Amino acid sequence: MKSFNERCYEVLMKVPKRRLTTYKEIARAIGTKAYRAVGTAMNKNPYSPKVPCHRVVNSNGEIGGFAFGVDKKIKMLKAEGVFIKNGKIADFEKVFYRFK
DNA sequence: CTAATGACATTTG
DNA sequence: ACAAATGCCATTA
Repeated sequence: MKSFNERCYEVLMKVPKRRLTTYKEIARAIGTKAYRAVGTAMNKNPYSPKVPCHRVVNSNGEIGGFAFGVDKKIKMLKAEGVFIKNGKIADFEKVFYRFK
């Protein structure tokens, strides 16, 4: 049986570039309501490039947090073509990736 | 085992 | 609309 964290990484890996997801959505994809714990898992994410932890934001469209600094996170997202407005995602609904 | 902690979310004032 | 309080669940000490 895989650990909670690995499950998070597994689903998060499915998120394509230029797309974003939320902590809650990831939890939902796994089949739990522990979105809080998802954040904890991301913080310790051992698979840095493989798992795009920077593509995870808050449900309200705000950036959220990042282990290496929020500014860094924003930078990376912008580099992928995601526009950010006032520390929030522009057209969040459009780029939001919902798991199936 | 108990307590403390956090990259969250929702409700309330 | 904004800030504070509450609830939440896995992880870690």
